[in-house]
Amino acid sequence: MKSDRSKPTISQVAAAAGVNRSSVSRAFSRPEMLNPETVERILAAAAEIGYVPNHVARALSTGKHGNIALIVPDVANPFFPPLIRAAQAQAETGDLCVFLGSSDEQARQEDKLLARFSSQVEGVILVSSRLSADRITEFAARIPLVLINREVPGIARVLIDSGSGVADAVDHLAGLGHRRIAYVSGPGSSWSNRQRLNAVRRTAKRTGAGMAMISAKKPTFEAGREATAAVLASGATAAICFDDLMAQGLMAGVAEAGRRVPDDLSVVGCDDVLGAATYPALTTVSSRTVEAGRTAAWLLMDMMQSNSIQDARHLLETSLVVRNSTAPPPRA
Amino acid sequence: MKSDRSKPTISQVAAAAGVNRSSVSRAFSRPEMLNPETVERILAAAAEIGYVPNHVARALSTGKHGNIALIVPDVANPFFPPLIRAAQAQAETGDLCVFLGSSDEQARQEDKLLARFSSQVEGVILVSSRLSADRITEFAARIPLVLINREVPGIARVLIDSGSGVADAVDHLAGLGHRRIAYVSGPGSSWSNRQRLNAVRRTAKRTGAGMAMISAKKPTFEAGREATAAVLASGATAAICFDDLMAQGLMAGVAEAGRRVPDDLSVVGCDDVLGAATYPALTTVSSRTVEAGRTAAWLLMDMMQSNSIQDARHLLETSLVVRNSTAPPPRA
DNA sequence: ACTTGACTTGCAACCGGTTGCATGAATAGT
DNA sequence: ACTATTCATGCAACCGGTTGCAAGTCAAGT
Repeated sequence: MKSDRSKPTISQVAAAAGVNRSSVSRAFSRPEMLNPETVERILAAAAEIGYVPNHVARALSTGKHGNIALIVPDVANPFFPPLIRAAQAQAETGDLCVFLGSSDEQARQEDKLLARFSSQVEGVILVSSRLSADRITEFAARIPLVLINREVPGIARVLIDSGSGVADAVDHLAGLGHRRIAYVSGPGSSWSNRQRLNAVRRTAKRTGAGMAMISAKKPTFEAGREATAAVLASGATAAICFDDLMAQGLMAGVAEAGRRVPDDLSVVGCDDVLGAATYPALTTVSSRTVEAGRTAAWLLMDMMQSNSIQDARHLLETSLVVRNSTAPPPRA
Repeated sequence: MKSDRSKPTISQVAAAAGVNRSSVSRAFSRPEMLNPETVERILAAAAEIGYVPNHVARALSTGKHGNIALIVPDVANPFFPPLIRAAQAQAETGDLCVFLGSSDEQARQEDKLLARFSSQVEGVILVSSRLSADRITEFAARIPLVLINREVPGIARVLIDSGSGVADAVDHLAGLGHRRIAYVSGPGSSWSNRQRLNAVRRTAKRTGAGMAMISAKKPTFEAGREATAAVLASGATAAICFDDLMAQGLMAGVAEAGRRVPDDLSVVGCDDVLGAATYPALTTVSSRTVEAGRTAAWLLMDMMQSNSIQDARHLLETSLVVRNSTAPPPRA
């Protein structure tokens, strides 16, 4: 079944309304320039034949298409969706559309997406970019660009500082009376992991609490579950996990072992990607991804308006969200 | 700090290479038409001044911009990311870019996005659309359109038949000895919800089990948790939830109420988006979202090529994944 | 040497709008 | 009545490519 997809153009409307194409254009973009009656007549004619202005053509002559690109390493990672949503909502306020790209954690794919998008958008947000600093600088010279969780000098960036929140977590646990805290580590190569581990180490030392380090290779539910025995054997009464997924795994492992969270073991996660969707609701370090997305979009819009490069550096402090997975240690 | 954002155009390359603009155009789009030496010279000149073809301008004259839109109710819902990723990967094979939109489960927002996208894309995939059948038909007449999990006669659609899996779930529960099963409903307007509800109803009747229907507005963890009291009061010994998130909420609610899953209440989810990441691991109906995304993109690409409307209807069967949240009912 | 056909490249119109400037009409000022 | 303004609209160039057609070149065919 074939269908007729011929879209009505501005010329057809002009002919129907008996005016010049430019008047039709103005009827839509700057109606105050025209006689109200004429506007009405044009709009009526347009409605009659079902005319809808062509965004692409408009973009070609104005140079503004009202689109921005957002590239993340992996849409399926729960860390990103809230960020995406926030950026989208913020963009909406400026009447901008967001084109989303997922790079599968590969620099090559990211580069390709960027090349493809760059002629269709007026600005770009790169989240946890895997590209080289040089390449990023290169792109930033062509098009307004904001980074999230990636630092390249001279490029506008929004950084989430998880160290502060992790330190809060240790303080919180120490305040509850815990004297020995386990850190269930994520990927050793990860910058975030080092940042978090250091924060635990430093703060534990300051509060005089002891610390146990449990290594896990991958930041997954399963890895968290497998770490359970080691955590319970470490003598720690509280555990801080590299991320929420591992914390969730640990909680499942503890339950399987017939122990209870938080009565027997307090558990703290990181990133707050699960919301309160665990039982008991997980105490975690909020990553403020929503603010990151919103701030980045806001920053980008600002850069687009002023057509300038801003060497902005927004640091988002994180904080502890206390829910129900932490409590005073069991009385020995 | 101001920056120079003047993009090199085809004319500049032409001047630099000493050829006509049309030759530059051909060097990029149909190099076999040109003398290889000329192509090389042009490409060199282009690289020299950093020329990148302008997709928008090309789209204007060819009518093909190589973009498709994918609109989902909520990016942050874990059901969608795998689907998005699959669609994106499939689109990539046809050198298409995907523009993602999130409608916040609102028809108005969806309509707005669609209007905005429709002039910049050559095709649209609508996932779990909240729009009226009329509106969908209207859009489909303008632009190739494929639906996922929404049925409108005459429009190409990919349907995940959760009915089959849900029926399996009811059989599974009945087999364990449950005589009264609750269905915790999702959005009333949703096609999937009606499908699941009907499957529960039919299968319960066939197995002679009683059924209780609990209504919730949104498919969220919180909604599931709030439904707990109603479920427990309904006299049901097992509950099938509209989706995994609600099931997770229900499990949390049950635990809060001091009861246990599956000892006091068996819980079944739908969609299998959480993997085994709950405790107890959730028995759920697996949804083949990856296939749905891939198939929809494939179908759309086919429609775009043939410029035809296809009244295709792909049905994807689902199946039950039994984990640990279901067990025989407590002995009364 | 002359025609023919293949191969390269240039010319110019076109895609669907936008916009600076000019024109003409209506209104106001004196 | 006559010029100065303002207002509404048309004209035509332009945004950055694409593409059908024509023109020119060159080598093979006879």
